[in-house]
Amino acid sequence: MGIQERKERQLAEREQLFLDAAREQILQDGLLGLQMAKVARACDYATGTLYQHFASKEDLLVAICGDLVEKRVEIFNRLPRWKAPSRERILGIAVGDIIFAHHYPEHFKLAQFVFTEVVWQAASPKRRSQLLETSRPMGEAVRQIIDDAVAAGDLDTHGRPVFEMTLGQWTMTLGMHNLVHAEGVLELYNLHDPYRILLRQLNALLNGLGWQPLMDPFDEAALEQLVTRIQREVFADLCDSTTDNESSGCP
Amino acid sequence: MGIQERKERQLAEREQLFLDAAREQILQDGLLGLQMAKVARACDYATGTLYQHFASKEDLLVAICGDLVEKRVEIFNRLPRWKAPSRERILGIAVGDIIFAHHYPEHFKLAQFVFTEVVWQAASPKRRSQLLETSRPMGEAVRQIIDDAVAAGDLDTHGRPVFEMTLGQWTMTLGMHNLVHAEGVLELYNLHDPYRILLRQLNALLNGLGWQPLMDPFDEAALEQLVTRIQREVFADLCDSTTDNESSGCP
DNA sequence: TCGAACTATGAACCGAGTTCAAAATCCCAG
DNA sequence: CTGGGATTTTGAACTCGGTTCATAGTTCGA
Repeated sequence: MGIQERKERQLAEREQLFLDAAREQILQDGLLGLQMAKVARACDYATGTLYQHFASKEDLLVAICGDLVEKRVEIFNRLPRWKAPSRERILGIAVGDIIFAHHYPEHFKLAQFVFTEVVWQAASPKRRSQLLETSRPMGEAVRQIIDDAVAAGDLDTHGRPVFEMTLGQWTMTLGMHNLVHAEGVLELYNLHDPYRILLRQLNALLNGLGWQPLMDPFDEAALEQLVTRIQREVFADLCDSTTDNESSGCP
Repeated sequence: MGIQERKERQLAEREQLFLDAAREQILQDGLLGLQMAKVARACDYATGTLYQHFASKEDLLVAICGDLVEKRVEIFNRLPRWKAPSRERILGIAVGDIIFAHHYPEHFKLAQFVFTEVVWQAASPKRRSQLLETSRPMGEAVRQIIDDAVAAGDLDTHGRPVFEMTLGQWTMTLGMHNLVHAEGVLELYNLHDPYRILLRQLNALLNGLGWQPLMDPFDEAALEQLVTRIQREVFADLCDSTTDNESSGCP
């Protein structure tokens, strides 16, 4: 069945072509600028062909989101392998996410939009469950880290679901991305370096939840040092060696 | 200038009429179901009249959001007056927000959508700055509480901006609302009582940030007791005395 | 080489947001 | 009271972009 295979491969390739073109367009013209006809045209296909891959514009949006989540998962998957104190590995998730946000600045903006009722409900159930499924490994990676931490005696979950031990991290990150992408809000509240503040808050949360070893949440130098270490040891390839002074990225 | 006044009042009344009708429609048919023509028709006005008040659909959405924020501000404003340990007052913000979310279940869903690039950029600058201005008092109330706490010796901000002492609370709340309104996510991660978990996490965060007096973040009973006290002392009128067993609301 | 099955095309359709010229109403000077 | 200019309301017409589907083109095995 070589023909069948080839057809499927070609179809997948074209789907990726569409996805990339759409992402490019979002990057260029914003979410507002995304138009089905333009995407198809950019790939030298007719509109109808685009609709063979994506049932609707919302479907396309969800698909792009899923495509990006895969890259995010790749980042998450580094953590369980990284041999370090569990607390640092947990914070590593956040650091990885921040690096990810820098590489794909459109992702969280898109994600916020996609999980909006308007887009979500209009997308096909297949795409939706596909997106949820794609993001599942992130949860798995985190679970692994926490299980390790408990096994090593670094953390007592007090009988609570493992997942809860990092849910705050997740929601805080989500919320901070909301703020970062809500135009005008950063200025209104004078948040010059939101991701740095996020790391501080996460560090404090971990303290409050009893993660070991403890670190003073106000010890800026220690946090700085830890973040740098994580970047070097886990995400070196993603961090340009060119001096990027913004602490939000890869300092 | 009695005539001028009357006209302005009538205009304001009609604007509220439109806002309420639109909100009603969102409640009924979801954000997807909101249609300009339907809103106008529901108020027995022509489409054009609606456009005298709101420059676009996005404008209307932002306006509705602002309308709800005013009600939210009313809740925030109770806290600085409430005489209680500062830590409890800070947690009171979260409790108030959760109660608010119960009374206006559409708010956070709407807010998430409104602060999306697609809606935000399409709305008129006037409406946008109006919405931001409306939400400013929330920040003021929080600032007041923290200033009081510092003055009372309950908290050392370590020289950091006052706002940062609760930013984590804000982002965490935002993020949790994102999850609550992202269909499928709660089920995927078995989050049965997201707001209860949120309160736990917030409590832990406050611990980590050094708010006084400390409370064990795993002491469920103590947290329960505190939440109940806040509800009774600050939000009694908003909490139905009818037994609502859902801890997310008014238990 | 042929024709059935499959695929791509893009003009036409459709629906909702938006506009604007005409109609209705309001206000006040005469 | 009344005439007419200013203001407000109306809703049919317009626009624009997502979506469809009859038609044209292509593929593949007999």
